[in-house]
Amino acid sequence: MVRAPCCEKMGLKRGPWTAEEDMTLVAHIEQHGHSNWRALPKQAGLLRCGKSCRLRWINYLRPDIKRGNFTSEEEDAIIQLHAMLGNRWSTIAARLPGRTDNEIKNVWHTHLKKRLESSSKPSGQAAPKRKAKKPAVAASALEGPTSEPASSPGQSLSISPEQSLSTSSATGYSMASSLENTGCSYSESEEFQIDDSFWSETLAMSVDSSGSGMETGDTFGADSVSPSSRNNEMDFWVTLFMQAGDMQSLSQI
DNA sequence: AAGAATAGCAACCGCACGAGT
DNA sequence: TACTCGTGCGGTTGCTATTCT
Repeated sequence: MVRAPCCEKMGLKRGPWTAEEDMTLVAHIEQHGHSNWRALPKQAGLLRCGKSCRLRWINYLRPDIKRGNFTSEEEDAIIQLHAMLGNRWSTIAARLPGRTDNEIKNVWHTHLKKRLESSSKPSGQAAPKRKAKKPAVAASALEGPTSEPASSPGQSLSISPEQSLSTSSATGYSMASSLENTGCSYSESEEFQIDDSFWSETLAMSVDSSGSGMETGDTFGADSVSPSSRNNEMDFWVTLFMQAGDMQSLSQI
């Protein structure tokens, strides 16, 4: 299937968004919604492609975006979820209300991956060389209703304390051992592997707990879960892994 | 103080999927 | 059934800020 590039029309602007463009986009979406991203820039009078508008909205302009540094709780959650899901950033983001897949992806590549790498080494704790950077330039255009403090009340991780595996920030990481408990073997860069006993146990469990044990989309982030079956399916597996982890942990007590 | 090196992050690109026709 | 369209996702790039020398 050969498709034309999304920005096939000449004259469409690229690069960083200006405050004016941000305001135009936000105003248009607040008034008309975003039922059709491709038509939206034209309707809003923006010289951007729909894809760019969508990205800007999802990653930056959405009112429920939580900005600011990631808390250690969030970072631990990302580490755990990444250990289970791999690079399924959107699924991970669905578990972290107010955080976007792009943001999580960036945090993973810039902070967490290095943290894991350094913690896996016997010595040489890599202390952060740089202090936190100030917010991005374009963020200044959005000061006010859209910018939230880093930890706004009412927003919390979707991972319950029970689901959350050890979140010791001293080591910062205990997922590998936890996954071993679930029957998964995890190495830093490879997909973890699952043995048959794990599947038989977890699948049996999921049947037992169907209808009650499984979370549904409305417990996740506000708009992060689309009705698509793909997402629901992924959420199903996330829940499954977490429940399996809990079960295994409990059984060892 | 200036230039180089590095880190952080916003944005782009291409592919895949589902829905509609 | 085959095709198109719109959307979402993950990988990657490139600019800017910050730190180091």
